[in-house]
Amino acid sequence: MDEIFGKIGSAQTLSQKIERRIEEAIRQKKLLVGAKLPSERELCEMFAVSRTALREALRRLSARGLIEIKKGSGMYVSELKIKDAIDSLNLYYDLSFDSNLIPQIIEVRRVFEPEIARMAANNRRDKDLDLLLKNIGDLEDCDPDNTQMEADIINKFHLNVAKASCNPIVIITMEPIYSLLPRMRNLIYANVDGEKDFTIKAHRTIYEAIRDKNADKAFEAMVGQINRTLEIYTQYLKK
Amino acid sequence: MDEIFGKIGSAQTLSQKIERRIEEAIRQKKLLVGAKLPSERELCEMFAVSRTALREALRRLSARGLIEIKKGSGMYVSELKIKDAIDSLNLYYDLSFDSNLIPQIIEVRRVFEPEIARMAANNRRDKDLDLLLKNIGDLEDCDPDNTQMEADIINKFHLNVAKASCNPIVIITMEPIYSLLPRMRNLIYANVDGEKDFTIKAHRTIYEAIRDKNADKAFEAMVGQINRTLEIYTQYLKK
DNA sequence: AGATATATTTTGGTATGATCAGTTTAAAGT
DNA sequence: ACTTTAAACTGATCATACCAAAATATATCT
Repeated sequence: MDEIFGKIGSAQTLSQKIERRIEEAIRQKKLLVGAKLPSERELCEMFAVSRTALREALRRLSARGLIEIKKGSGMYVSELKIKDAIDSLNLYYDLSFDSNLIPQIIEVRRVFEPEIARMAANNRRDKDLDLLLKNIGDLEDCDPDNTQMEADIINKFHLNVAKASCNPIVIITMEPIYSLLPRMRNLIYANVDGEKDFTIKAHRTIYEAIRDKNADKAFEAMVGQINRTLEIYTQYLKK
Repeated sequence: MDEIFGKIGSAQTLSQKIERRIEEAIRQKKLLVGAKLPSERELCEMFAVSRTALREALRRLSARGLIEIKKGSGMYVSELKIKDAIDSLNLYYDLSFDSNLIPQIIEVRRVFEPEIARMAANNRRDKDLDLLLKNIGDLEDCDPDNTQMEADIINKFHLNVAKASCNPIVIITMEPIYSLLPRMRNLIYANVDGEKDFTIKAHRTIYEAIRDKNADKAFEAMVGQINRTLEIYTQYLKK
């Protein structure tokens, strides 16, 4: 119970208080997305603080993606993009990523992705199919020597499957994980003979299952795909 | 290709440039975790900028969790906590939450959580068991009228299961989702007769399965628990 | 000499006031 | 009615001064 004797007297700095106040207003939708905030000078009067303190609060809010500051124009409540949240995760991974995480990432994918494929088969719309099919074409056309692009396309395929699930929570949840894959490949990428062909075939199988709304087949196909990935990574992790 | 004609001349503000510079130094481990930055006055001279500009850069960095600022002491490179990244995701979910998402949240939990329970049964350490057991005790002792605390405890249980999986990716992934559960409950909480008893029994079953490293049983128990939740929500969502 | 209390210095936090540089708005001119 | 131009507004930066917390050095006492 560290909470009991936690600080009472505002260990909080003035600019932090201001930050909270504005943040709360946004969270409680008192300030709607797109709304224009009063100007710095006005806010200073309203809060009865100096411009210094106020501006530092605003800088923090903009750093967190809550507001957008346009010189000469004003400050606006911005729609918090997933990107902001994901950037934050990416930064975290960037600083703490190490090869020990790779098996855990694979484990997560092994467990989650087949179920996502199943959801995709159940919920997909036609336009999701277009994206998947186009992606497979991109992979086929991709220069075999451009491993970076190849990796990107493959990741995009999995992300597209997630999108086809039509469940935004799934998409938001998986996107940060997929963003890690290129890093993994950079670490242990192996240009295994026939790997690309196998991937294309696997993707096609998954695509067809989703197209036919065959949930079980989609599930199984994804299991196969991930297991293959698992094998390759395991093999190269031993080195 | 929006990139082609993108801005060249620093649409970047001075304080943003400073921010990037310091951020890069941290990313490239030129500044190690725990390292003390030069004082504000010193940095001003080094960058040849005013304190204002410098401070705003520092405020942003601290808002993003990259540095920690201690009044009277100095500024230190902080170990970016998962919490910072998760807070960002939480905020996003918080702002984009609406009741239409509830079925999709439940779907995600229905699909993911049983697998997480299985991982927990396979990987749990003894101290994870302590947490789970204590949590069940907390739920038993909890005032039945305090639905808020009850909800918090229940969420904590699921989070603890995720922690017992010993897979940090799972924890990071699920925590933002669990943080939404109290809000769901607030929307449609139903004080169903015997609901609490059922939950306690279910939690205990899950706990025992994890304790005994019985992965399949853990999986099934979690399925039962989530399905029950699903039922209740479905029932009350119709109203 | 060692421990304690006190004073000084260092460091971040806040407040003002002035100036610069984009944007927007309103006025002037055609 | 439209274009052009000037003014007003807004955020960005700078310089200075002073406050408050923390760390360090100094003095004091035992």
